Amino acid sequence: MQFNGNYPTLRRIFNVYNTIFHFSLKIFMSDFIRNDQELRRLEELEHLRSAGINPYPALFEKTHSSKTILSTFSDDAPPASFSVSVAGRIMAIRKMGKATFCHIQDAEGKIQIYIKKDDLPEFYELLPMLDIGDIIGIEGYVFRTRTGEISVHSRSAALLCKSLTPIPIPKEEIDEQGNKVVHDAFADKELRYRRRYVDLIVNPNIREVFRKRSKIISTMRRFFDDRGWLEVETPILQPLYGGASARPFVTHHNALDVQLYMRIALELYLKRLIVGGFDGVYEIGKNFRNEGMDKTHNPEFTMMEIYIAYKDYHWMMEMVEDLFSTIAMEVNGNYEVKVGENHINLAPPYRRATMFDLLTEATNMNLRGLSREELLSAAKTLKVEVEPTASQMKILDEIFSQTVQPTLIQPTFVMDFPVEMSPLAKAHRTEEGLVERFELYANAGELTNCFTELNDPLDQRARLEEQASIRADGDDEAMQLDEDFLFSIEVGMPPTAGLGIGIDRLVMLITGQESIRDVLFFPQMKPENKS
RNA sequence: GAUCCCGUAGCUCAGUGGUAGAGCAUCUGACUUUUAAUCAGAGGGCCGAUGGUUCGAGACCAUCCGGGAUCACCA
Repeated sequence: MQFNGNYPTLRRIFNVYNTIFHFSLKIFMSDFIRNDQELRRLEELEHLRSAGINPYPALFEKTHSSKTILSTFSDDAPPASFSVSVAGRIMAIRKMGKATFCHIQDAEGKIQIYIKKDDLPEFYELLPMLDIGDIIGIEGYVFRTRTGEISVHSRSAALLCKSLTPIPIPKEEIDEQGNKVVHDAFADKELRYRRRYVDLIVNPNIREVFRKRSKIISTMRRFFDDRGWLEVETPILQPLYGGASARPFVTHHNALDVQLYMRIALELYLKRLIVGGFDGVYEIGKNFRNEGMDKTHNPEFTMMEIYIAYKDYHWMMEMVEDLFSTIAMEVNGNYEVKVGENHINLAPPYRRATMFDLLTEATNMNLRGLSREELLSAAKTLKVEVEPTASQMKILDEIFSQTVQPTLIQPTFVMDFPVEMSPLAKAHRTEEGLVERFELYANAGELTNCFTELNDPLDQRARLEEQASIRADGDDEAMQLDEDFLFSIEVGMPPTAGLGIGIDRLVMLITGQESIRDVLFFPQMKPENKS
């Protein structure tokens, strides 16, 4: 693990090999070497090996992280009394003749390393073979430099991984006002998404978004588990798709020689489990929809759906308030989040209003019960653009999206949708033509969808048959008729409330990100075509 | 699919028709508490591709390729 070998000869080896090696590398590895810097790093690698150094050792005993060193160090302790062993990626090298400063970066931050030639003559000889991007391990003691930075004074050092390709090197400066200025930032969005690992190295602040993502999900899981609800897994490959209006990805199973679909929703299988006798089940998993991509849509995305027997959508609204405020507090330490210019307060209670009341508020028109033609003329009056061929519900949805939705910055439960928009929701207990459903909006975006679930088997069959006929008329997003699901409802499902949460959008809200791509490690990209 | 913008050194970007540029990175040298380290020097380019206009194109025009943003489609 430690460097050893005959270092005075290293220079000679370097020189002797240089000519031969340079040419042979160029010939044999021309496909892999993209520039002079990579060629040079390959040479360095070979030179290190020929000096008896393993550039990829298996293990390093690390005792401290950069963060613990910085938070534990005390100026009152006796000098050189705080011994540590740290490892990380070299992010900066400042060579000052016979002393060198490096910053290494580990999972929790950066720390400065001080290497003096007198302390480590053999390692010092090798320093020219190391580059920004290499990973090293350092054993030494912690001290504060003359300029005040807590640093590790090396007593021994080892190369842990030689990096063969240069990474972008942003530099940070603290300007006169005390603000951090980043120079040469790695800002090319495409490259950041395609090479997320480089992005994570170079822009470590984005790791924070993903740590929060993880915490949001673990908090949610604990919240549900503490209440005794069961986490389950249901099929992703399905013979029929359903539970939402969307076009699916189609695949094929060779052994059975059948066409299968990637699921577009979790709903229909989770309800079967409520039929099966569980009181509360939830699943967190990927859904796949074969549709467009934009700031709020990725072809695969993470959905949480939960079904609780003997509850309704009123109960679920309180549960959502409880859940979202708990997550905000656990993850951010307060209820307020800032997304763009909007400050959103997630402290309960959230506003509750029916869809048609909100429409009336925004348009001064009563749109309930209007025919397709009447809605079309209302849209015209409101200057809402709709396709001339749009269905009645599509027009209504469009009016809502353009007039109401942009105003829903603070969390708002939008309640009671038309039955035609909700084939799996229970008819409203008092309002004709509506269903017991809510969507929670915040920052002008939909976060959750919930119904009192439809458990009347005859009504459910009629609704899905209606979907099937819409489908037969050419709407390939209408639901398929899933006889096994209908059979399960005929067996009998208790009164149940169901809720879906788009996890990616929740993460966007909680972390203040404005694009779904910034909360996914590897967002879907066009294939990379080199021209 | 539509509109707009972008493509120049490893990275970030200047370059409005006349010899291809800067900072960082890389290489050589100096420097034993530096920190955007500094100082002195060096190498590095099919200017996305093809065609055109011109005495002359990185720049102007056309087409194509790649990418981004907005919209549309879509929760």
